[in-house]
Amino acid sequence: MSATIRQVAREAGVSIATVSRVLNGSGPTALETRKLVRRAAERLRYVPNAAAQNLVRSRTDTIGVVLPFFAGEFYPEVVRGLDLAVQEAGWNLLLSTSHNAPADTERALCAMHGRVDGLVVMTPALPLARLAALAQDLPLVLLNAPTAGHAFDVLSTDGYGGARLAVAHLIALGHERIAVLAGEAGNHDADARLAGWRDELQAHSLPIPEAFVLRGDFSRESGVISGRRLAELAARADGPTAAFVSSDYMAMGAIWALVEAGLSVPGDVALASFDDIPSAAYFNPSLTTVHAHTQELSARAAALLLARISSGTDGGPHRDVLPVRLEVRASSGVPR
Amino acid sequence: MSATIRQVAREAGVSIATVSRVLNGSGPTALETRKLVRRAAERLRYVPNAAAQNLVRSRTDTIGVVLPFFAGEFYPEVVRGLDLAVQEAGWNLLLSTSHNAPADTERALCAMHGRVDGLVVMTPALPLARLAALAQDLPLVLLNAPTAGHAFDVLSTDGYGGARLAVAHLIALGHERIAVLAGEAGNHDADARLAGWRDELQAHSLPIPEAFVLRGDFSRESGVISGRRLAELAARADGPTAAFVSSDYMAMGAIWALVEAGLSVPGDVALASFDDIPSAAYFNPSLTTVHAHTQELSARAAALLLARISSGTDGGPHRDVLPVRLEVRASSGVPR
DNA sequence: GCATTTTATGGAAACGCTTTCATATACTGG
DNA sequence: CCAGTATATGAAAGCGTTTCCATAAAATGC
Repeated sequence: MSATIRQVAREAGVSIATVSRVLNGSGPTALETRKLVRRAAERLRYVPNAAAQNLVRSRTDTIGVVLPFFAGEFYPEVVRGLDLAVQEAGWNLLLSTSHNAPADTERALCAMHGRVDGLVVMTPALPLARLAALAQDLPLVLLNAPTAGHAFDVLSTDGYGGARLAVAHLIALGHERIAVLAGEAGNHDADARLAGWRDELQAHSLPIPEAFVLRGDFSRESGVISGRRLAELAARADGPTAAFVSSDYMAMGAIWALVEAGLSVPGDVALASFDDIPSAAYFNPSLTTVHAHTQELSARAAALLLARISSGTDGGPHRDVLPVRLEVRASSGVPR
Repeated sequence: MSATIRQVAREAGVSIATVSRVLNGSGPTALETRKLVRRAAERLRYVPNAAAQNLVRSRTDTIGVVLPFFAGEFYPEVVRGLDLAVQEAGWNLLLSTSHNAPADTERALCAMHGRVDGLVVMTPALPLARLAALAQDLPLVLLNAPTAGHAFDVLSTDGYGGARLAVAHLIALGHERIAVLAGEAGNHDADARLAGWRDELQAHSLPIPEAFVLRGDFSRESGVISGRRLAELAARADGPTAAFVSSDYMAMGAIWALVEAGLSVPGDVALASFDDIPSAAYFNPSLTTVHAHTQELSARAAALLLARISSGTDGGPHRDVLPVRLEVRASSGVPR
């Protein structure tokens, strides 16, 4: 067992109250006493028991993170931003995944309860009413979530605007028949990006055939499947010459499938995607994609949460939509 | 504030001891009492305070993870394996990054103290003596670390064997001048892979010029730098026709640089790398690489750690080296 | 039907810490 | 030199649980 404050007190010949005061600087202490206590603590390799501190302070200095998955480069990027911000403040990160399953989400949130002082949640498919019940009175920041019907803080990437940017870029290149590789219906990000595609086409009075909407789930594997379908469509005379792809990972999968089908990108089909994960610039062809500032988004979420924790939940809900920018690279190009 | 056990007890008209027994099933209780307590707990939305439980049980049901970084696909893969294993056991994951800096590592480990019941550490550059001091008596599993000079459990990927496999493959294709893109000296993985390259060349009596050793740090950026140097070397008559690259990320960077220099992969320079991150198969060209079973490695680490925690640290240190296999894809090829 | 075991419950200690309150000592000012 | 203030310290309460122990009631054995 580890040394306790009691042992340090005995070793130093003072009371435990004094030890606490010295080590936390939370009260007046004599120089001589300070030395004595520090030395004793050092000798015994004393580290305060966090569980006891948490209990008595009713603070854990930890924030909880709930994400759907832990694959690819996107979510890790979120965690990275949180980690950086949180570490700077001397706090900790408790991580859990929900697999987009309500049961796992509930389990995760319950386990967090009492272990964390606040929550960052990014779980596109969860009904927010349940979330409210589970979070009880923990400060909570949502990432990329709808803002209607609740009072949580929400920080979002401008998925809608980004999609329009990407589609506008393809149109500017001369494309008129532009497909979309969408995410799952009901997923907030997916819906926003799809809406952006639709509205931008509409704004240019371009055709919006339902056959051009290819559903996936943001994963590379679903990108392959949609990519094959895209290859079929592109083969037709009235098929798409370009596509907006709702995530970089899907774009990578789609490119794989297009190449498999003997098509070239951007020669036969031009692609613009979304996220700008670190790999996007290195992929071959490098991806024209909407940069989502993911790390900054989560860093701001952490900062906001820490502020909420320290100064109460005064003021209305804080909502912010981070602007995006288009990174034009090689995967988009002129139409055949 | 959340409801406490005391309030539940009052609401149900029983003592707190009874509430605890009912909710934990830790002692005999009457059916009638059970109902009463359950109902009261429900009504008050009672969730036990984890901090108090941790304190009195001196168990946190949490394991701590210390990794150098949080970028790319490799470390997330590690976390993923841990997450899966740990979640299944109903445990939690406390995450921290060390940035390969001793100071950050110490901070991370200290913060873990009392918040976790065990530690999974992967921090290639830390002197293990310090680690022993910081971990105190926490069960600890090391990932990809040297085994000499300490008694920790260690689970490793066979970096040495994998490197030999990759180099042997390049040799079998007919390459005789094979460079290496190595990691940082002192990093255990980097050293093992470099040694594998050297020994395999030696076993075939092939030249091992020191100029063929290009140092990096496993990152894509360092891959770009080494890739440029590789392009220069490859331009010479006696330059390398192939290279063993110590990580997939470096390979991606290197390919980027080689293409930039007007060289083709595998046409001008063949590449075999290490890790087989999920992207490796989708990259263009797809990477010939050593599959490291990263997720399985970390899942096993979690299992081992949980076993250690529940049944003490009896028996000597547990050391395992996971075998690897070579995934032959497009980035390797025949020499010019 | 009485001694004995089993079952159900409450009181209270303990976990390791922070913090309030009281007390003792050392300084200040007039 | 003494009242009054500032400084340093310890005793003890309390954070929300679990668990040990004692006790009361019910079930069992002969």
